[in-house]
Amino acid sequence: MKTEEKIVSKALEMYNEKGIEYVGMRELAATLNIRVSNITYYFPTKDHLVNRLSLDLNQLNSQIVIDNENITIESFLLNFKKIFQNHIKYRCLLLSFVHLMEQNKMISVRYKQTEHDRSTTLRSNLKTLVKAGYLNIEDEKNIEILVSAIALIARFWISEAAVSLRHLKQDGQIRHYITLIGCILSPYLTLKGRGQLEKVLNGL
Amino acid sequence: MKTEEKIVSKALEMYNEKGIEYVGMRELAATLNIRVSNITYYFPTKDHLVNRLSLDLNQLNSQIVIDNENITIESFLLNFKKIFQNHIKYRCLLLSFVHLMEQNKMISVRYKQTEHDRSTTLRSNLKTLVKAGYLNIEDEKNIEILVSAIALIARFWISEAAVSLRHLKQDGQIRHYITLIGCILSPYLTLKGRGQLEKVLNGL
DNA sequence: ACATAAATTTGGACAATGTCCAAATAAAAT
DNA sequence: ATTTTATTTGGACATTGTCCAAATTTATGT
Repeated sequence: MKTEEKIVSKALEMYNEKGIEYVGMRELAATLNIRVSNITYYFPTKDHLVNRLSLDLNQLNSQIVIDNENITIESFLLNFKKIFQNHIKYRCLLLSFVHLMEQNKMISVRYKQTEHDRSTTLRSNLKTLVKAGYLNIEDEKNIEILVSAIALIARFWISEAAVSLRHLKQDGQIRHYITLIGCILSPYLTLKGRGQLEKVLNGL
Repeated sequence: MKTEEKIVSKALEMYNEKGIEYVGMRELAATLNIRVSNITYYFPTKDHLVNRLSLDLNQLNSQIVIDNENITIESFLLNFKKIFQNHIKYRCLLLSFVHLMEQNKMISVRYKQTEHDRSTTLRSNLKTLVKAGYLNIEDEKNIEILVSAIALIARFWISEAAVSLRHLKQDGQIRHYITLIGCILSPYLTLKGRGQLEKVLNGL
């Protein structure tokens, strides 16, 4: 493995383990048995290194495609499961989310676009679910509320889990928050939708 | 004002402005025109100082009492409004929440108790609202889901607002998340409850 | 009023952090 | 083989939180 890739993968490993802010450049370098300025050669600042991890996560998430036309409650929720699994792989980023937004210009600038895309997709998914007879939402406003609530869960579930659900394993944590999203949708589900929800929750 | 109080109030002001991690002891001392080791005399470590702010917030929140017996949808939501206003006063703490839980032993130990109390209160509030005919929730499981969802919103609303709702003023942000809580309750509201919700949301 | 004790304030040191740069080494190209 | 490019290195810098002995101020007892 080339030096750059060794740095990236070990950084992710150690950041996930101890938190980005608690792993110094010297500690990372020592673990890799290289010198700090060797890291600097590939990543001029720590922000550049963290930004690289963020790009990797984005790339991973972009591989998760959802067919909006043929969406179902099942595929909608299983999609979130995949995203949550990626979140776990890069949990160091999500646990320092607010920090990074304040401090890392590269990440915060890019995130604005990502965030907009996400809520657009989410909104259109929900509307398709309504059209396809899985959801029954008359008021457009309720769609916006659902978008807002689900976006908040998707962004902070892992932070909450790290603080409050540490007794659960990662699978259990994901199950909990997928269930939460399902139950928030629950009041609006049609019979067809409700059946799928049961199925998904049992299959988690 | 005594030195200790000057330190606490200026620290809160600067931490809220720039973020706890971005205000150094030297900068704080310089602003107060005292020396760093003078701060150290009252607060041996920065963690001690931050913990003091956390205690102050706890104290402020504990002044918000809710009469569980005579609770209504209105008092329930207005209660959250008060808590959210306190959150804004001490927003530096909530914006560094995950960080503090990992790093500051004093805060994290105390928080476990607070968290438990909060969800207990929340659960009993919802049950009372059911008994009083504001909510219609047959399945006990749905109460747990609501507790979980509302707790997550209450803990991270200000982080989300800092990233995504910066175009809104503080009042608007609070209104947004109170509305969100209201709308999550909405599917379970009785007619009586629904009327109160409208009233509260209009009056925000 | 004076001497003693306690509380407060100070300056300077420490190790650890991220960043930076000139020089040394290794690899590739001509 | 020589030049050019890519990679790696050691040492410096300013900044951070923390610490401590000494100096100063304030309070207390006689």
